[in-house]
Amino acid sequence: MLDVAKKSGVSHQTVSRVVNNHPNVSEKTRQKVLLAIKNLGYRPNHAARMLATGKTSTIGVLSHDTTLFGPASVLHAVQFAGRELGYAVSLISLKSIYPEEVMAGIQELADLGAEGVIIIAPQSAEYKMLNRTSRELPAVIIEGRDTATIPSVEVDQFLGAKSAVEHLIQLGHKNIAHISGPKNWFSAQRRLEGWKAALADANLKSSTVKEGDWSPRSGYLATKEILMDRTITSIFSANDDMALGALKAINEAGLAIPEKFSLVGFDDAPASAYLTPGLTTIHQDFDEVGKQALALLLKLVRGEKLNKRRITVAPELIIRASTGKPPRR
Amino acid sequence: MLDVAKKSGVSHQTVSRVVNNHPNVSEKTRQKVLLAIKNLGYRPNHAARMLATGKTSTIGVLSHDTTLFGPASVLHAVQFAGRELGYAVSLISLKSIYPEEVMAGIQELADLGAEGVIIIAPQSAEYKMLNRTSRELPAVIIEGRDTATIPSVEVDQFLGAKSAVEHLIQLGHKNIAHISGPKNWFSAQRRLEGWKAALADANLKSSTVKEGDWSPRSGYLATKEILMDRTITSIFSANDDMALGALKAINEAGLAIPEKFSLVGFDDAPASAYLTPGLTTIHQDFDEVGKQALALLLKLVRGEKLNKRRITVAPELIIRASTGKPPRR
DNA sequence: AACCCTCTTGTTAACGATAACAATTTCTCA
DNA sequence: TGAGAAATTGTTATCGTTAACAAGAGGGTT
Repeated sequence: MLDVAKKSGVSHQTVSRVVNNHPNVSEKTRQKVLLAIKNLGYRPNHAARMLATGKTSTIGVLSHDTTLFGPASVLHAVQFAGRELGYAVSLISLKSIYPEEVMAGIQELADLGAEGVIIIAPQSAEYKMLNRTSRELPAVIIEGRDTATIPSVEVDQFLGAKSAVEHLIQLGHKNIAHISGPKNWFSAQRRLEGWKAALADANLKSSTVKEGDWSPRSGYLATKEILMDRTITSIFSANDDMALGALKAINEAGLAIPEKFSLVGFDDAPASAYLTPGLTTIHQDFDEVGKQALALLLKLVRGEKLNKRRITVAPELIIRASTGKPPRR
Repeated sequence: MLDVAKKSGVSHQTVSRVVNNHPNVSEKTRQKVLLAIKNLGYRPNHAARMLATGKTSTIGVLSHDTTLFGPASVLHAVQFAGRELGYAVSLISLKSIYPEEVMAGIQELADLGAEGVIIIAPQSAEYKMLNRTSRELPAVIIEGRDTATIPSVEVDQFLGAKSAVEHLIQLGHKNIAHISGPKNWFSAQRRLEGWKAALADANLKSSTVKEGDWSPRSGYLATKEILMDRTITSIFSANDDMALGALKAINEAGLAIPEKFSLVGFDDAPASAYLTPGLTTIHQDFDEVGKQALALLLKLVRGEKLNKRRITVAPELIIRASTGKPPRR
């Protein structure tokens, strides 16, 4: 910067003003400085700027396995939205799920200077700890639950699950099993509740639940067990990956879909439309979730008042070929 | 830091020494300082440290769509390996594929102070530009091609593709079509070449190629076209997602797999084992790729000599139920 | 006891930017 | 034409840390 100042014959402060688009700089000197900047290939030092202003223009994203479709999609959206607004994104993607690790991750992001943190899909065990964090650092939870101090953005999991199950009920299914996500995931809990609620509303029993781990493998295994009860005519799976595994188990059992058995997923992953048969599922607009979360976080960072502590994005039932009327007995 | 110094009755420099584990500090003062740090909840300011040392301990990851299985997996591995070694990871995930955007992304990461950049799956058009970059900033390319100035880490795409096709040839297939990735992706090119090479080695013609965009949808559409030629008995798809789409098209055409038609994918995504039938595919060890890439980049950052400019990780053919002998005519 | 060496601590000056205020120039209008 | 206001520029201090060097304290040797 001093080089630029010397070359263009002004003070370093004037260079700073040009770089930051301050209003009161004459056009003539601005051009002079701009030219020198270009010739010298000057680029402002981020660290120095951070130190002087106290702003880092960085936000942290803390997520469980970003290999999963949901987190990956949200991450992508958050990152993109952030970049458009001039924020860099620092990522910490956790392998394990211990609350201590989550807290350590947040601390790390804080030390890095993140102005705020977006926490993707945290698990219920962590909530107590999270509340402590938010005092130090603005935070937004995605696909989790808002807490006393941290607002959240999520697709309405409960509603999505409920409408998925209602769709099956309308088709005439009476005995609908559920493959849930890991119970310590908040979104898994909400989907489970949605399933229960839909059944209760229709005076049906919610008897069969198997817990999976979101993986196709777990869906496959769960379905094997579920199919031992031949009175069950359909499954609502808490995500598409597990539904995919379920599909295989159903095929292996020789049950035609949708004639003999119906299946609904959750996520609307790109692959789901191209399964055989196309999977009826709940579409989640992760892009919207990411955008909203970032907007919310920035408000928090700027100290603005929040009118909503919890933003929900509407899920959408996508009916494809994996659901039909239950077989006559 | 000054507070800590005051509280523990030493100079700020001594505090700095304690924080950085410098050798010549007496045990007594170390404990005093440590205590003060704990009581005051002191945490070093990253920005100031960066400014003073010139090191940011940050590496950048630039990737195309991190929603895809490959990039997402690599990102996860890189991020994890980096964090273990004390490096923060800044992510830029691109929506579009223009070289200008890639260069802008790298420039952004450089301005942020990244000590090095890992570029995931760049496309061929960008290579000229990339070479320019590496002069300013250490870089490693993943799933691309090493260049004059940038080393690379990749699963051996060519070998993987070749062994996939050889597997089909061994089963007796004579007419093997290929669904390629976008031609401007380097990995798509290499897989295409592998397919060609295997066929050439067996004196078979490499006639039918359809270009997809990695999505299930494109695999589905490509397969519809391919199936119009009834002499084709198998497809090698450049990734699992497109194979999944292909599967649907094959099913719709009423061709039983593997009795009437064989299909091979590439990636070994978690879902692929649970398709019906299980997909024969090429496994890529993305974890290993990420680790190796990070190790390579750190060598570069430290100015160490590289013994290899190009690291390849061995692919592995996973035979499942989607491949079998071609039907007798 | 004087000297030198080593170990520990302190002092001062960077790092590269912005903030706050001071100084200068230019403009406006009576 | 001159005074005051506005616009433009410059000067100095500051952000929180590490680097480089200086100074002091303690111990052993002769």
